[in-house]
Amino acid sequence: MKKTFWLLDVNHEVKDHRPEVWIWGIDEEGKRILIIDRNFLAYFYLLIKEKENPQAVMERIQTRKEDFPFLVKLKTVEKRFFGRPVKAIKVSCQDPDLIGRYSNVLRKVEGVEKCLEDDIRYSMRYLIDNDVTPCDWHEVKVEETENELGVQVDGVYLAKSFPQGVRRTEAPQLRILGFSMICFSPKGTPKPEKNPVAIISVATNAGDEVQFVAEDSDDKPVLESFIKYVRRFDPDILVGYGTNRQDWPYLLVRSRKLGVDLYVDRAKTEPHRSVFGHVSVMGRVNIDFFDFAEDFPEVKVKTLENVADFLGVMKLEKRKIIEDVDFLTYWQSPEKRPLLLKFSKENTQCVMGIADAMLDFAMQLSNLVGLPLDYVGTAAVGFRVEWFLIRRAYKIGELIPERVERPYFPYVGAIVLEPKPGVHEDIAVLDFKAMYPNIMITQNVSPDTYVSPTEPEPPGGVNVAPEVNHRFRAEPPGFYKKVLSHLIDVRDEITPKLEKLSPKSAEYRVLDARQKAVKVITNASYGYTGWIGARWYIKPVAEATTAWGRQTILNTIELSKKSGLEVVYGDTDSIFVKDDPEKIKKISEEVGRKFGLEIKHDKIYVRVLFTEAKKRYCGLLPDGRLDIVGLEVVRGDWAEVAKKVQERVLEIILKEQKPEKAVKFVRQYISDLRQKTVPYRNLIIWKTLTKPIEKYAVRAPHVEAARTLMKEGWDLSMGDKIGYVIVAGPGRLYEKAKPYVLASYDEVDLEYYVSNQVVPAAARILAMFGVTKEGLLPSKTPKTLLEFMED
DNA sequence: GCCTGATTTCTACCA
DNA sequence: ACTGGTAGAAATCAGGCG
Repeated sequence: MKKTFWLLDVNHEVKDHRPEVWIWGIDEEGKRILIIDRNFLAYFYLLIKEKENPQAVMERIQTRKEDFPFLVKLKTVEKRFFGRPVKAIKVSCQDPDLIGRYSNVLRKVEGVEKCLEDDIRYSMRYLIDNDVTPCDWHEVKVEETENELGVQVDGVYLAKSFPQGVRRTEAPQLRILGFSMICFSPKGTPKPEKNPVAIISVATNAGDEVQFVAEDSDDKPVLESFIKYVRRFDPDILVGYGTNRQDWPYLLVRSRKLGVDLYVDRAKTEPHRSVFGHVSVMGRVNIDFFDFAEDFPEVKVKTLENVADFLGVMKLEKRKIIEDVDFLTYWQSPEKRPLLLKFSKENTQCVMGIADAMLDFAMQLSNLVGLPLDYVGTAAVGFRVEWFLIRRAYKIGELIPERVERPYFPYVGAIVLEPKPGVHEDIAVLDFKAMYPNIMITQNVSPDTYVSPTEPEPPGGVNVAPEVNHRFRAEPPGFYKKVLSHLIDVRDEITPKLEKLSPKSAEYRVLDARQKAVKVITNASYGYTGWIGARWYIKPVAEATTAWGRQTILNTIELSKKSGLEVVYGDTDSIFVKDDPEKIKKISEEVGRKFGLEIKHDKIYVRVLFTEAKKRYCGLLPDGRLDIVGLEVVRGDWAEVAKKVQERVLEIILKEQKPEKAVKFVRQYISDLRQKTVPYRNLIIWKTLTKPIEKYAVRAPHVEAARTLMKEGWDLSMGDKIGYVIVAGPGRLYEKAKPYVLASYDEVDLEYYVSNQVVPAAARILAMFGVTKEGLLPSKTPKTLLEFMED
């Protein structure tokens, strides 16, 4: 019989050296199924030295056959490696778990250059070779079998063929369960060895909401009923926020301590840590939306409530946020405990809302790059690109390079023009559409087309990058050219379809998620080639791409100037010119003709203000919105007071063009600030710990604040954001930084906020109009009657 | 020992 | 663990001064 299924999760098991691929899916009738495939052999390659005879190498291995009892097949194959034809031996092995050991021995055999693809996990190997993609439909011949294992599915099948892709767009009806929990300790970070799980709030996409609450400190029933609930609802997807790093590890330790089996999966195993720091729940997809928070650079402090607020899931102003430090107080007080329960329930509602907003994107990304839905979030951008490339490489017979450690050497990147400081009117922004990807396409820049200086010029000729003189085969099309053209085509096909659809329709959401996923991968592919951790790292590829980029932008500026278009600014792939539609049209056509690259007439600023600094400006759009770039307003490491003031100043300057009014506003704001009318939270400064605390060479305010928190028992590590305020007192700034949760308004050094936050942020803009920092301070003398009347 | 300017460290941004 | 280019604050260093 045949089964059509949508791929949810995959894992592998080895029993008596015999592997099984376990494919968890949903069939057309909505039945949850497990398909077991015992027919796929693990393998890796031995790359043969150029002058060696593969046959001879094979014989050498044969003589030592008894060392490799599970080696089942040796076969010579013709492949490509970085575009060059190579000879290799495909070594097939009965037990995938022995591949590491075998490859370590075989790589030393005479005539072997190196081992390749021995580091591809068996289950991924299965997906790649059979072109099985997660979050997609497939068809497979099967035979139903007994559910001997007692897994929680509607049917278990043995695969009788390898799966084949089936074209179907819509995903099946998935069961989604979201949860969040509340734990606390009298001091610092709660510890699962000591502190109970006070509350677990659960919600499902069937509309249920449940809370499991501890009786005093007895949380065994909490865990038990949570587990029971999960098993009864039987979700396909488990969603949470921060679950990979916090909730799951906590629940694991806690359940072990209480003697509870944390069987929330479909096969009676416990969640376990897997690749990329992800927690795997067998048969289900465990997604931590914290891993997707990076996709929202606008959200500076990536808490659940901030992400939910940003996505419009649950507005912050409608909530009462309870800080971790206050959990215990709320729990202990009979009047306040309901508020904590409400807070926890809302957290889970936020999780569900974020899942609703993000799941389509996560599924599309998983489908595009081919990584299972549960790892794709935890994989960093570089690995997402890499897995996408691995899949594509397989299709064209390219061997996957090994990961190697290499030293870091920087190379020259893009050009940034010196802005013309001041306010300019009617400025058009012209951008190159996907500049780096398109340069790679037009010049055939790719890891497999690079011709090193020692190599002779290939017959088809080469493209030579300016300045750096790296050469790339002009013909035939390289790996990158194929891959990137495909990605750009896919996106270009989606764009017109989106225009015809209602943004609320299911189809729109899926297509929009798809084009976003494609964009992410396209944009990261240049950077990937210059990343020393990349399998396909070739520095000249990255270096040549930026060199062509510089040449392109410089030539475009030349052309503009010749046509009488004044260029006031430019960065990497954009130029800012006086808006002159006819001349712009001419330039665009000329550039398209000459460089084969497309210029987008991106936007027009009614007015734009440049500071003397690069990468920091503010433009007024025709609809009245401000486009604020690089300035304090858009930075996460300035207090809200400074950002609010600067934003208002920009508004007054660009919309009303009244510097004096802006100065008055700043002075008034400062007096208000000194009167303590500004909310405490607007004084918090957030900074990230970018390395382990002991690695810091200097004493910085946020590091000192972090140390204070750690002394109070809080666990902090790399990547955590530290919120602190500056308190009054003598000494260096770092001595005056105090975690905001431990400080009170009365301690705050408001003069610091005046002189080091508000004034510099406002002066950055107003200095252009001859205003000094002193001029921004409220005058000590009382207002004259005239000044009073003017306000 | 104190002041000042130069240099280093650190973070977060832009494309 | 995608890249390089950039600004700006604060800490720290180095040298001059008396």
